Amino acid sequence: MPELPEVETVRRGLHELIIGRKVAKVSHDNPKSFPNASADVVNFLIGATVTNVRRRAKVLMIDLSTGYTLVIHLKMTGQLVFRGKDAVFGAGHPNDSLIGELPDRSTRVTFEFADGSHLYFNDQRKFGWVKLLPTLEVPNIDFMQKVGPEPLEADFTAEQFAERFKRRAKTSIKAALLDQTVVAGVGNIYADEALWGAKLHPQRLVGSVSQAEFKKLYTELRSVMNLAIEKGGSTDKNYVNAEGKRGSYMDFARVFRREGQACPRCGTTIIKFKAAGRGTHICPHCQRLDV
DNA sequence: CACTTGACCTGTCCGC
DNA sequence: TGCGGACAGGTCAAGT
Repeated sequence: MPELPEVETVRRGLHELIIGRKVAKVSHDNPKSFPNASADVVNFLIGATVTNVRRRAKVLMIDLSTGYTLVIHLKMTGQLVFRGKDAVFGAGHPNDSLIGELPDRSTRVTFEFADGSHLYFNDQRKFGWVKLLPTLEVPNIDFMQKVGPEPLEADFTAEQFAERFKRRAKTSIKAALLDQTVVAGVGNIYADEALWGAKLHPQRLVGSVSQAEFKKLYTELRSVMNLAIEKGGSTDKNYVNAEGKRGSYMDFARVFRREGQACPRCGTTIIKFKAAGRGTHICPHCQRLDV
């Protein structure tokens, strides 16, 4: 599920909602969701106050006053939802949360704060995880060492973007875009959207993409991700923000999940097929393999 | 090394 | 209605 814009939306929500709150209790139902949650480790959490909420690529980091950080990956179906004390949800209740009463059957980890509020880590497919690490060690973990630059950073240039792809000259442009070591945070939705914007066929080999085409792809990727953040991300099924609410980018998508509909640029019918192992959406007129 | 494929899970949808 | 298979926003560990 969540790509850079969704994780950033959750980060912003949590930044507003949980900084300053003190952890009182932690429970988890699935060892894979919180692999190092031994009693000892969980004890490092109790009494700790949240000092910051950060993001790198698709990874969230909740910093604690004790020098530890909760590192969280939502993978496909992870959700982090905050509920205030006495929050009432469910059928008939006037709120626009996509999910009802918590915890529910996909709740994997529950954090209870001293003021009676809760943070729930929900994850239907159990691919996501929470780990507690010393804050100073987070930059040393394998993922952080290998992950590419943040595409939305102000000082990240089109030239740097193009340079990052050189190592993957013989693979498809879509596979390279999805490779987190090339550029951070791109997933299936925004890969398809950016490739449509740049009029690039996803199966074009990286080595065949010109400097001008890379520059266009860079611009399109940044613009689509910025728009997605503005719209609070994409909710197809599972994704919700820190308040349990949906994002609206799908209303603005040009090709993703729009097979059978008209290309907004030329009117040709959008098609779907498999590329780089993923469901892939293109306009067959705008995005040609044989350029 | 670079590259591709299957595995990890649960739930839903589609065709028979 | 039931059942099997394909598929879903992401990584990894294997294999070539």
